[in-house]
Amino acid sequence: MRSADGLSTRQEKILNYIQEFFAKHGYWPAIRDIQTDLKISSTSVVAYNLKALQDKGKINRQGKVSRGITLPNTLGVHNGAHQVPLLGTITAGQPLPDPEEVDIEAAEKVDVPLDLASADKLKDVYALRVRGLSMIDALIDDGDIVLLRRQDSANNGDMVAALLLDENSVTLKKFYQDNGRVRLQPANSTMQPIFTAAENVRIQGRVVGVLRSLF
Amino acid sequence: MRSADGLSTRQEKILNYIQEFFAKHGYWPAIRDIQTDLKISSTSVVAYNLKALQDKGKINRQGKVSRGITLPNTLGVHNGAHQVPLLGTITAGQPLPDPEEVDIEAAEKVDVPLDLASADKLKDVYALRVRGLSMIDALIDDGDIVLLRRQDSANNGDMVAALLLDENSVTLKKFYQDNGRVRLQPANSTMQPIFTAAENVRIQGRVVGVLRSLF
DNA sequence: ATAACGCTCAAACACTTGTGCTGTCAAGTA
DNA sequence: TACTTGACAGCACAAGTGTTTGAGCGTTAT
Repeated sequence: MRSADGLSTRQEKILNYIQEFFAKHGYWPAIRDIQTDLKISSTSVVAYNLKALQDKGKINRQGKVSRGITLPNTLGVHNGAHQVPLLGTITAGQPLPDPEEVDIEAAEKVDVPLDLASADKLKDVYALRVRGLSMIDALIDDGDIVLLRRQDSANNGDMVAALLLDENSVTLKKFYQDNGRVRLQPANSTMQPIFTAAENVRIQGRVVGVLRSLF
Repeated sequence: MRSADGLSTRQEKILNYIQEFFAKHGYWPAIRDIQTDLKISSTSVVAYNLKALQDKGKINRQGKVSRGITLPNTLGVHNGAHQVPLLGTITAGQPLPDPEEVDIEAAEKVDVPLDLASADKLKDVYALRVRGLSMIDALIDDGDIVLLRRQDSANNGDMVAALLLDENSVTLKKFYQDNGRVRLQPANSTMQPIFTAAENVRIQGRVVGVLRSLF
């Protein structure tokens, strides 16, 4: 099985393991660490997949050097942070930028603490900076950074980025669906919900985190 | 020769070298790296001084593990995350816990991304988990983690944790002072401010960040 | 069918690297 | 002087680790 990145599941597990190992220990894993914890039968399998990961540019390696595996995007950065791309700004009245159209590699990165979400859950997550006070009823302030996972459906109670077709505007609200009717409930209970038809709503992503710095 | 830290010049060089090595390569140096580049005659000399550094708490070591030397967070220059202690819970009506009374070493830790705040600014910062909706007018939700810097005064416009003596309750608001009168302004502009006498207010800390996870 | 290819095994091999002696030497101390 | 202590040397060993080799096996292409 292959993911969108062209990585096998085993390779993804290895990549993930390397990251978490470093977050936990502060130094990189040895091949045998990977082998043992991932219950791989042979070191050569690890070496084989490591080489594949290297060819795909997912890791850096120093030949012959013990524990010389490093992750490109975390070089000089460590201790529990995972980086997600900061794709732009979210403002009232504008649809979210399409992640497909942005060069993710070149985008600015935002550190996300691992205790906010484990690395595998951050797979399809990106960040947006909030401009304006339009999201204030979702308890999100001007200048906050919101973490969004791209998805086009949602469960009741999820906080989502919803595009209202009739107004052509995006809003962050809690999502509830019932018989073709949709209720978009502000996180702030003193504010009023929006009721509309399901056809009028396009879900653009799910809000998975908020970072606010007042320094 | 000894520095103020009680380190010999050689130990300082080693410490410095470890830091630079990691910044340059992304992984930690082996004893022989230190030996060679610092032109030390024997690996045992390095081991000897490494042990001294460890005893003085300047480095962490993982015995037997290759390249298992790591620097404690306080020394890391460019870590992606900095750890601050999570000292407890903040609830409406209760003063903040006194950081002096809590075992900071034993406390749970929260990762804070460095792009939220640089390491030196996180010096006297601790974290609290918010329970209840009492801080909702500060755009802080139930379950959020707030980062506070301990301080007993504030500038106009700072978001502070303020203890109202007459009500014996803590609230998070923007602080404005004018002629002995204090205005505590909710971050949510639709809510009403509190006006009170300066004598009635004790500042317990300044809010420097908010983390919210919706995973 | 046959070949080619991606992936996996198992084991052996060789280099890398931490550690453990055994001394040396200078400076203090009684 | 004799005894300690801190710091350094040199060397060898053993454990830690990356690499290589040869083979097995299922899937896909010729």
